Formats: sequence, C-alpha cells, structure tokens
Amino acid sequence: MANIREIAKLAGVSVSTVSRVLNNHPYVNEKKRAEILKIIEEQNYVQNSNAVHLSTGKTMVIGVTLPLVNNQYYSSIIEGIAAEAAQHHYKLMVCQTNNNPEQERSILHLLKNKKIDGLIMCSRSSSCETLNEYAGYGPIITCEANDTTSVSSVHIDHYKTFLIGMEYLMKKGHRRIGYCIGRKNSFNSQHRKRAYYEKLRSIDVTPSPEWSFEECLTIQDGKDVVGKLLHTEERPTAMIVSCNHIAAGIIKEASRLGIRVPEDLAVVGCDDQPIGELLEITTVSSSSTLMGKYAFEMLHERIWRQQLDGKKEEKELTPELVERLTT
Amino acid sequence: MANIREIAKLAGVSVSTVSRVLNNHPYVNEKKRAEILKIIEEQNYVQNSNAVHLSTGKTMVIGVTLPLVNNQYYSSIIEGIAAEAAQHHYKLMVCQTNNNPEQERSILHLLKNKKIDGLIMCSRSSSCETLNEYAGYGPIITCEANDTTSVSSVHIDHYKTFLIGMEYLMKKGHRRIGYCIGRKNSFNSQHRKRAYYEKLRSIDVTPSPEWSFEECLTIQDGKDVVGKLLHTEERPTAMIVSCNHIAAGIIKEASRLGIRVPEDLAVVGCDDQPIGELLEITTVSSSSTLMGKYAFEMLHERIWRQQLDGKKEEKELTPELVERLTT
DNA sequence: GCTTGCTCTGAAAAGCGTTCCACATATTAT
DNA sequence: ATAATATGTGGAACGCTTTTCAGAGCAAGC
Repeated sequence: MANIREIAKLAGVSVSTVSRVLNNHPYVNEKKRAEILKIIEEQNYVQNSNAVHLSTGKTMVIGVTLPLVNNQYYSSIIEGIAAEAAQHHYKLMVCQTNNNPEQERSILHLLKNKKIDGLIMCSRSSSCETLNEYAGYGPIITCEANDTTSVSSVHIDHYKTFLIGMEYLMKKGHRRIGYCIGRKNSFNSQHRKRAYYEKLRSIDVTPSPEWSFEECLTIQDGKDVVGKLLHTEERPTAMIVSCNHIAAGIIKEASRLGIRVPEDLAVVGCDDQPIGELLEITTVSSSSTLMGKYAFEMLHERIWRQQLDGKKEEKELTPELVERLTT
Repeated sequence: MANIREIAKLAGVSVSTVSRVLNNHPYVNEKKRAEILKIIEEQNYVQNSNAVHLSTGKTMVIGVTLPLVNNQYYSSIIEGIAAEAAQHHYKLMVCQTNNNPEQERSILHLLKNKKIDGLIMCSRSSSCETLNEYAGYGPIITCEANDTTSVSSVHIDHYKTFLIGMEYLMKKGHRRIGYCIGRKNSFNSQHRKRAYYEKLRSIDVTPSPEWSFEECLTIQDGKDVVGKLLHTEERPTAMIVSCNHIAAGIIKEASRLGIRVPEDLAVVGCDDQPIGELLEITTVSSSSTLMGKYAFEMLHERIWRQQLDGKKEEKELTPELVERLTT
C-alpha cells in the first residue's frame, strides 16, 4: 500500500505538505489540499500508525491492569475508563495480571518500551519500589490506595466503608460480627481489617479468629464460608463482606442450608456490583465506574503535563450505605 | 534514553550485532554477546517497541470489540481470549462499540493502519460489505455467525440453543411460550426467532405478539418484561430468554410481584453467565470462555498463515441443557 | 590444493511520518 | 515606502530497529 512519499510524488508536492494535510495544519493552499485529499482517497492511503507512534513518541493507548478480566467490579471500573478514554481518542490495552507480580512487571514494561502512554492499575501486587521505578517511564494511576511516593491514586476509602458497615451492623444490635475479604495482605484489606478491629474493640468484643475469612475471591468461596460458619463455636450474627458476589454466595448457601438472612445472619456487601441490587443485598459502596472515570482524567492530565516530577495526588471516593433486605 | 546505536557504539560493534543479541540470533560470538548484554543492562536499555513494530510490520496486539465492557457474557469470552493470547505473547486492545457501526468502523480501521495484527469481534453491527472490505487488511474472527464470504467465525449455535430450550419447555407441557432477546435483527436473534416460531408451529400454537420482547439488554429490561406480562391477555406460562442476567431480572421481579417461578412462569436462560448458577436458573448454553479460546486460536493461525485468501472457516459450539430450578 | 559450507560481522536500505528550519510570497501595519 | 507579520512550501533530520547482502575467516571434505 502507498506511503506518504508516494502520495507526495503523485500530487507533485513535498512530503511535508502531505503531512500537513493529514494533520489538518492550516498553512496549506486549499486547492492543493483538495487535490492531495483526492489522491489519498484514490490510493486508499492511510497513515501507518506505527510510524506515527515512532515519530511522535505517543501511541494514544493506555494500559489497564486488573487481576482478572471476568469480574464485575473491575468491569465497572473499565467501563468508566473506557467511556472517558473514548472521548479523548485513547484506546485501552487491557491486561490480566492474575495478581502475579511477574506478569504485572511485564505490563509495567510496556511503559518503558513505549507501547502505552500511561497505565491505570485497578489492582496491583507489585512492590512499591517497582512501581516507583516504572513511574519514571510514564504516568501510573492506581485504583486503590498505594504507599508509594510517586504514584497517584483514585480510591475508595475502604477503611471508611468498613467503618460505616460495622457501625450500621452494631446499631442494629450485632456484636458477633465476622468479615470476609480477598487478598489477605493487600493495602485494601489492611484498611478494612483496621476498621473491623477498631469497631469491635469499641464495644469490647474480642473477635474470634473463626469469624474471619480471607482469600475469598469467588462466589464459591462465599458459599464455602457458610459451610465453615456452621462449625464455629460462637457463630457470628452478621458478616461484613468486601464484595457483593461473595456476599451473594453466602446468602444463597445460607438459604440452601436453612439459615435465614437477615434473621440468623445479616450480610453487608461492600461494592457496587449489580448483583447486590438484584439480590437486594445491603451494601456500602461508591461507584466504581466513577472511579474509572476519575482515574482516566487524572492519567490524561498527567500524560499531557508531561512533567514526571508531578506530585503525588490522591482522590478519595466516599462510600454510601444502601439499605436493602439482608440486614 | 539510550538507543541501539549508542549501545553499538559503546560496545564497539555494529548496530546489526546488537540487534542480533536482542533477538537471540545464534551467529554472535559469545564473548561479544556477553559484553553487549552487560552494556544493555548498564544503560538500562530497552527496545522502542514502536520502532520494532514499524520495522517488522507486526504489533503483537489484537483487537477485541464488544458492545459493552461491563457484561459478563462478553467478559467470559474475553477471559478465554486473554488466557490464550497471553500464552502466545499477544496483548489485547479491548474496544467498546456500543453497537454503533461508526465506532466499529474506527476499530476496523486499526487493522488498516497496522495498530493491531488481527481482530476478534464478539459482536458486530457493521454490514457484511464493511467486514469483507476490512478483512483485506488483516484477519478478523467474529464470535457470532456471520454471512460474509471472508470472515471466519466461532459461534454458539443459537438456533439449536433455542430449539433445545423450546423442546424442553414443550416436553414440560408448556404451550404459551414467550421469548426475550437483545438486538431485534442481529444474526443471532434471527436464528433464535426461527427456532422459536418453528417449534411453536410444530404444536400448532400461533404466538401472540404480546409474548415477544426485543431489545432486552439489561437486568432492568428483564424486570420490565414482567410488568408488561401482567397486562397480557393470555399470559405465557414460560419464557425463553437469550441471556441469564435478563432471566434474572424476570425472576426477581416475578417473585416481587408474587408470580411463582416456575409454577406460574417457567424461565430458561440461554448463556453461561454465573448468575444463572447462583440463581439456579435452568439454562441452555455452551462455554463462552471456550469460545474465546477458540477464537484466538483461529485468529492466531490466520495471522501466521498470512495468506488472506484463506477460506472462510466456521466453528460451532454445541449447547447443552442444564436443568435447574426455574422450570 | 581447492571447493563448499559454516560462523561471524558490518554497511546500508527499508519501514514511514513528523517537525524544524529556511525561504518565498503576500498582506497588513506604521 | 518600509517594516513586520502571515501564509505557504520544500528539504532534511529525526525517531529506531530489522533485515538483506556482501564479505572475511576458518574448518571439513574430496
């Protein structure tokens, strides 16, 4: 297929002029412009975007990492990112990390070798140092709080989320409260646990280790929780759960085993997955789609500000309680 | 940051030799190779992938189109694609089309301007001609049946799916059966409707227009269906529904309005979204994750076979009935 | 002793578009 | 009338790597 040089030759102009036409530069004679456009059309010419990328040093692609693609929480974030990105003519490279630091590094690498202009990490498992290192190659935004010095974030205040959930359950009279979270030591989990322990301490309850469930990632994990609850000495009367789909697993399994929700077991979910609405799960959450939107905005600004010295910025989303039928 | 020329200069070799090291070409003296690798390390050098892309004419990126990002059916397909793509070192560019042909065209364009090496369309709204046109620029696979001459597909046999569902409902004694589908005139919908009408005709039932619901895309749309069913003259005793999340909407709303499922209204869903399992929805489906895997395999083969004259290929997935509690 | 075939290396072309700089002409301001 | 600005255009450098081709050196085979 033709390239810009050929078009220039056919039109009897220089390559620069064709380039100007292609980029809508104003200083081109209207007659020539028309002529060139005609030839471009005839030749069915389009720019080779790799040449453009090489030349401009930008790809108009941003990367998005997430542990797994098939999860509604992350899908909602991407939805927010995608809508905003589309408006600014950015494409998305979606990369599944499986929470594996190796794989994550290979994605961070895309920043270094210029395949992407910026990166949004919906979740991360890399170390602080790794993140700081790669932040030198292009802007990175995380969609969870992070403890680096250079990487900005947009995040839900998970501490506050759990706080609101706990306070609500306690107000309802619950004292034996359990929790369910995903990755044991992630930043988010630490915050959630802090709220959990603080609140229980405030009413002088010492939580039993039997009330805590970690590494809950799938619906099945939620169901398994109920099985385990059956064998606890002092069964909790309420559970606060990091994700609605896990809450859903708990609720369905409870109902199957004849444990009444909310009478025997109250459940609070902590995100905005649609299954929460469908199953009428009481939820403390903020919009993850909105989070995605903010993340892109922040990233976009940084891509154009260019100055990588830009200070760390943090945007927090405040969660809200949505009372439904599981409490 | 350093480029290959600098590395060559520092190592006192030619650019070609450095390139050979970078690409693991065997004909490089081991001593030199080690030396060059050391300098690469010291200089923190990495290839500029845009230059590599330009030079090789490949990007190792494939595009994936889907109408909306936040939908579990599509997420499952992507999951399958992603896993397979990762194994072959391909990255994914995920593009939301909103079922808008304009937007879809802009993605097909990526094939023409070499931003992607191939394209998987989970769903498409472009015309046959458009597809055929762009198929000339790189391999395209659709994840639904298509009527083009050059675009291969991996697809679920939706005709058979509806057939199985209808037969099953009829065996259970239902005669007044309604349906719920997404886009009215999509290829998939046409097949579904054909099965629906054929089966009803086979038992001499003339379906009422009141039993058919089109443009059902969201959970809310499912709920709305129930509201409308209330006002039908002859209410159907069963519904066959293209997607489980819509079936879920129907079921929840029915239960809210005191319509018993399955006694008053039986519901069959027709995909493998996890909500089907969670809500114990009887389902006819095949694995969409598997479909994604096949789609990538097919695409990958075509990318390497290069010959765009390759004949059209079609792979069909056979659906299976999973009996659960909504029938 | 001469041919053949490896191994190893470098120069140069090819892949393609953007952009800076210099220069020319035309127009407006002083 | 002169200076200053705006408009229009081309040449060449720049971004960076891969790959082909030609050639050198050396060992094995006849």
